[in-house]
Amino acid sequence: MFNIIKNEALQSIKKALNKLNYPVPNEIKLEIPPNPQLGDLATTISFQLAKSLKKNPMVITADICQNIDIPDIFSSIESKGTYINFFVDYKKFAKIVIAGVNNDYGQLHKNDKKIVLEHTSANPNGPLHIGHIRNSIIGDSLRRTLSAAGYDVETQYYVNDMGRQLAMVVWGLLNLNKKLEDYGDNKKDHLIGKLYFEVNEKLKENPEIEKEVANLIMKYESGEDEELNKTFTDAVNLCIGGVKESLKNLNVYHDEFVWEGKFVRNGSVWKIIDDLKKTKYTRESEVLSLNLEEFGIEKELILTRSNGTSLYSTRDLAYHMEKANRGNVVLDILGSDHKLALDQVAHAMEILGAKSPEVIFYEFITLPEGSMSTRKGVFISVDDLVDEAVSRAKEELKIRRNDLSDDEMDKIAFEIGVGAIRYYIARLSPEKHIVFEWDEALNFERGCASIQYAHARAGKLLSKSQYYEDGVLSLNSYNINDNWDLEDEEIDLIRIISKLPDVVEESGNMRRIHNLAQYLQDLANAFNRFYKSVPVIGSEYEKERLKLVYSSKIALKNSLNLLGISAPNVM
RNA sequence: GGGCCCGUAGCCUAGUCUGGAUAGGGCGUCGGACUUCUAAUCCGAAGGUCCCGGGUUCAAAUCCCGGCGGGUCCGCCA
Repeated sequence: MFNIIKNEALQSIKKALNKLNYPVPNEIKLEIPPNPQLGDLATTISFQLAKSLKKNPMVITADICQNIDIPDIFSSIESKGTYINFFVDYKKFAKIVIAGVNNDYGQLHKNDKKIVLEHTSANPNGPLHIGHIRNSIIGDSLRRTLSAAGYDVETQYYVNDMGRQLAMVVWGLLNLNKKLEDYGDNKKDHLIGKLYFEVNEKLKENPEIEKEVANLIMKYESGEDEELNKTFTDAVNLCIGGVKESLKNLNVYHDEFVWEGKFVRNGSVWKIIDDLKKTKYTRESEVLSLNLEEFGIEKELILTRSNGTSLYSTRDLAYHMEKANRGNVVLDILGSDHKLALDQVAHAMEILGAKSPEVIFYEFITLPEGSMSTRKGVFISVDDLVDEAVSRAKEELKIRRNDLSDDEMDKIAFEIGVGAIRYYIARLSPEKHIVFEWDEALNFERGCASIQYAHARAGKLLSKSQYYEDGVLSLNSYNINDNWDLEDEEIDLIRIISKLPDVVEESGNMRRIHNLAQYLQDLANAFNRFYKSVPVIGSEYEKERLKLVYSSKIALKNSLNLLGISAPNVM
């Protein structure tokens, strides 16, 4: 909605330039001034024009200010040095904003683009650990944000059932003379993780096992041994079942789980290989490989092993082909260690005449003592992280609200704990390396809890009003009084609320979510400041302010939802 | 060795694509505010060689070149 203001400003500048017979640049840059005394928008158009007009920018600024018609939404336009500053008439703008905030606020018009978004896709050889959830949280938040930005989004989890890692798990199931239950009574994904660790230990002692594992891979790829197939798929299902539970706790959802093996079984891997063979890029020696030197990639991409079986990258090509056929945009969330591999995939897709994926790369989360490894059994699982977050949240809650029942307490503690985790990850730009620290991740002063708290406060305040029942404010037909004299805190709040659709649009376009986290903090801060110093119930402008509180609550709730964080009504 | 990413107060970080006013948040520290619609809050303060050195520009955290430090990749692994 802030776009309304930008457009009005742009139109008025263009009109003034035309009136002056000045050239109109393709793009007129608008920026937000550093403080409110300098208005709501500003432009340095004078500098842009100074060269071509051979005039002092100060003179140009003065010219424009003299010839500009002030659009209705602004109270004034002033020149400050070479800047031209626009001041919004908040009495008018407040009406527009409040009228524009409904339950879907932040949801933009549908476009006709479909995005196939793959994220998480952790190997089924153990539970998710805190390294994986950066992928899940970015992916799931993008799913929500892109949907809000108008895309049709389908999310997929790529299940690596054909890799060496799962084959090692299966080797363990067949050769260690143990049942999975012997590893304890934890979730199955955790037990598989323990088994996988033990197989790795065995492999260190006896490298011969490697051959047996390779053999298992070959057999499973051929698909001939029904019993073995079942052992593989059962192991995957057990592990993925546990992974799904962990993801559900974090509010992360996938539409489809796509098994890698499918692309071997349906022959699409071999179709890809045939198609590539018809191009000038493949080279056959003991293996079949793809030469990408002309794209500046030194490393060849190996397509088949010397024993004729396919490799992960080949199957990944088939998978990308399927995704490319399903959507207008293919979006992958991947650790930055996959950069070279994806570069190869992207160019192979180009060679095949299909669209290349867009990729969001993120840097690793490591522990202070070093990187995590399922193989070495060194990691913090997502389940442990959630447990710890929830129990810490409950401790905080006990201090503040000993009047709540145990059930209520558990429910709210869960919402706060998970929110803290998601917010901790979402607030950082993905290219930053994270060193995981418990106290940093699970901070309940400020951070996510203070945002959720702002929402709960808004709800509680509304519930004190006679006009609010069952989450609905019955003031729709009430017209805002022209005399409403807005306090600074109200102006700030209106301005920030108005920006939500613009933030959604930008986040969607950029495929980035961390600006939403900052937006939420700003919104909550503005609301908390308003709450502190502006009385609502019983005030002269009670109805206007109730509407503003209601709008704030919706904006908070909807923005939290974009990051997959729930908005408790009580805290 | 080569490629990619990162470097902004004691700590975490936005801003870098698209150069523009006093570098925006948060944690921590210090000082204030609960008989008031919930203090998981608010108000105030201190704290900055934007890694270093050059260059481009009216203007550089932002663009270019060269360094330094950290991460990561360079498998018939996934």
